[in-house]
Amino acid sequence: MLMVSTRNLSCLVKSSKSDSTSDSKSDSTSAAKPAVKPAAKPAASAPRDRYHHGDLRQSLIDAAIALIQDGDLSQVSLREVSRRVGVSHNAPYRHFQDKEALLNAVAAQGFQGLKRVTEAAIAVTPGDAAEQLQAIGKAYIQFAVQNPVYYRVMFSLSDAQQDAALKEAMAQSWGVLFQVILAGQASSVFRAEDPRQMAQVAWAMVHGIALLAIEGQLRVQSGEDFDAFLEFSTRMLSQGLQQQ
Amino acid sequence: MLMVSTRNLSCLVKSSKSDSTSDSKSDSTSAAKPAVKPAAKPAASAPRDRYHHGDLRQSLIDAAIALIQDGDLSQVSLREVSRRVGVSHNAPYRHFQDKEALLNAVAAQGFQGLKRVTEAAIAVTPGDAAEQLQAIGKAYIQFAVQNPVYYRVMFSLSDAQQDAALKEAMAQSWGVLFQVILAGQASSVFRAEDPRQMAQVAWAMVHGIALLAIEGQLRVQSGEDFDAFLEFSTRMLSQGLQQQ
DNA sequence: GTGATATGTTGATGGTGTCAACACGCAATC
DNA sequence: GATTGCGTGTTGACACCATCAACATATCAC
Repeated sequence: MLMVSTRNLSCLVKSSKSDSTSDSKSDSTSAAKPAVKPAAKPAASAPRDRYHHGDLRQSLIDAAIALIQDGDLSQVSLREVSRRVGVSHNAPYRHFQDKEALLNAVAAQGFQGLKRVTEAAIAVTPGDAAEQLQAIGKAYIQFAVQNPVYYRVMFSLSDAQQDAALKEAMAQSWGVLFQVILAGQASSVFRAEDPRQMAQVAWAMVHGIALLAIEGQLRVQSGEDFDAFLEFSTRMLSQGLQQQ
Repeated sequence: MLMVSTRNLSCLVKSSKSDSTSDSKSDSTSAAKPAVKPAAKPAASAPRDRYHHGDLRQSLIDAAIALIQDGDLSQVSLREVSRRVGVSHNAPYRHFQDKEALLNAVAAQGFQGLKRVTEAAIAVTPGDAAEQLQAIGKAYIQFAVQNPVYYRVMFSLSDAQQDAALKEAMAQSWGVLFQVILAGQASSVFRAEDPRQMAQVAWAMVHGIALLAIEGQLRVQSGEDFDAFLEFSTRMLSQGLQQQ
């Protein structure tokens, strides 16, 4: 099975037992930077000598991601995160208002990565808007498959739980898709219907596929199968939006 | 439009503040059974006189749903559920192995409702497979919008968390869609590609839209707008699967 | 150097899931 | 009809959690 190329980033290394879809046959477009920046300096688990940690905020985010990785989102606790970073159970409260705020930060970081990846996909796709849309779709789904932890957190927060920074990050990410839709309509490649609705349909489909893929519910046997499915589904999407 | 008639069931009455999409225009066809059976007898919160509850299992499920309704999935606790039913904090353990098992039961009940609704949609749609697929898509999304609590629980459990009964209920529900795809291919209405992949794409799209709708992220202003979007998106889906 | 302030710690409180031991009442057996 | 077994519900305990308040330490502005 294949691994769609972008490396597993931000120290997400241990593969979970049930990843039926991800795999690692190379794919040429993978030269792009990692989707999400790993923490710069400190190994999250290194015991510190100084009283102050130095970069606790990012370390907490990284530790939370690592925690979710080998387990479940539900078993993330501030205390366990603190333990992993080697800090007292109340230290996180100097950087996050509460547990939800930490998850918001993880999610926001994820959306920034998603934006980066989709923008990169557009940049290397010189064709018309239809081709660019397809490229975005592929990049989007690949991002989810390669960063399942991020992706899960990104969509685990209900509207009421999302803070302003997260909403902004989401809006930025959404903007990438929306601009392509608008461009496609301007050049008469896409139908002239409400661009917002068109974008919503597009987003809904890739989002649904991303979720299925992460959950291992796409019964693709090999990496090639996954690539083929990616091609198939995104082509269908792109065609659906085009003028008939 | 056809409004598959599921009424808001199982005592999900209080509308949450952010339901921008659900519309309650009455619909005449609503004679059909509710999508999910409400608990038969006892008002969940009625203080009981007898030592034994009578139908504690279903009451717990109902209470869990009610709890999620006015709040968040994350704040469901067995203890609070027990409190609402008027029973000790350990009573649930006579009916569910743990908290996850209770959520599994809720989810399974939801999938049974979803199956019923989609089957009903097919039954009242005499057209070809393409029209039936569109009907299923509408019914699916409407189910989600009208039963957001069920829907959220249905997809909140990771593969590893799902028990056998839930997986069976999911498979049954999936089967409805799959059969329509197969029929459409047999009658040369749909493309001759892998039916599983076709079904996955279809499911992914309606699933994505359902999620967006539930989260209130579809910026439709009125019920008519929502109906129009439903029509638009499902038509796109159906057309995408058809022979070119 | 001296505060002021940001950052980290300790301790306490009330909530949670779950286990073990116990209590009740229905139903089948004698 | 009394006895006994077992399903169902209760009480109590434990470990864990989120969060608040009070305190300690390091860093920075002056």
